Amino acid sequence: MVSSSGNISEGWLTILKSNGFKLTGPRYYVVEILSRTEKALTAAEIYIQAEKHYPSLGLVSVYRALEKLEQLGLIQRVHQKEKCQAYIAAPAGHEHLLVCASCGRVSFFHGDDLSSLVNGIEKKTGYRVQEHWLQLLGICEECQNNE
Amino acid sequence: MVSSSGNISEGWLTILKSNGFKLTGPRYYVVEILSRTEKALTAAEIYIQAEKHYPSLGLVSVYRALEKLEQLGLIQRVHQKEKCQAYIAAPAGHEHLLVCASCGRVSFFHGDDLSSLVNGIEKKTGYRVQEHWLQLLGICEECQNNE
DNA sequence: GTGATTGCAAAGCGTTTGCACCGTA
DNA sequence: TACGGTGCAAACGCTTTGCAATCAC
Repeated sequence: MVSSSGNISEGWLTILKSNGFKLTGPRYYVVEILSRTEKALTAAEIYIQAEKHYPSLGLVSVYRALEKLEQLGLIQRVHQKEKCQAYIAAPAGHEHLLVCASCGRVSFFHGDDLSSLVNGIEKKTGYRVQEHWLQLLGICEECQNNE
Repeated sequence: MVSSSGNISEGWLTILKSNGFKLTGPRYYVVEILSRTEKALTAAEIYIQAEKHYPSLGLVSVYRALEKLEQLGLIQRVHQKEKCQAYIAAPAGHEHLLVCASCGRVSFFHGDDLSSLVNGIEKKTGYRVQEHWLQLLGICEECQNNE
């Protein structure tokens, strides 16, 4: 089972292996699809795509693969107003999300200098801030051209 | 039905009325609880509290009240890693959230100067940014003292 | 060969809907 | 009085679990 195709997915499959997970068909196709998509996908959406290449696939296996990939930090959820159950490949370092409200595409960027803001908030509120979470919502260049 | 007690909730009840909604027991208690809590609450959590004061309450009415309050912009969801279905009273203007990872308390702050960051991202990515969403996660002063 | 992984079916959970009754305005 | 709102029960959709069969190693 499995012939990897270069790209991110090869690295993911290696990571799965080195963490003691077996390399199976369902996992391969979930990895393959998520490593290529720009749009956050739900379990059901991944299932529909993967099932074309692997007809015996069960939706349950998609859920279980997602669980493992999330544990390994290879994918992450994208929170949106309505739904928060869609996944996208996680970037290498700490990055922020930029979501296109029109086509759903997800990009990443560095939110370089939030530290001064965070320090100010800590002083004002007395909180010890551990984590920050910044997300921009807008329209991507391509969708602007199609308006 | 209903005797309002000052506080935010009075204003909320007025807004409900002026938008053509009837002032009923279930709505009153949902408003009352949400206008006082510092911790984001789910429908079920609100139900448990409200039901003590209004035993005939149905969970369904809590869902329906939340729907209306959200439409009116009086409450908003709080997104967290695990769950995104908890509600808190919405602040007046545009504010950002500060969530205590220990006690779940939610505070707000002004994220004044994100505009330069946002402008930079727009130039770099070609996106037209419509909305930003900043959330800090940390430990509040009180919880730090209890460590 | 062996234990992890799979797919199915069923259970589980949170949320929504249909409907007759009730209560606010 | 009229009609929006309620509570119950049932439907619903998404996710998880139990289990025997299967497959990667």
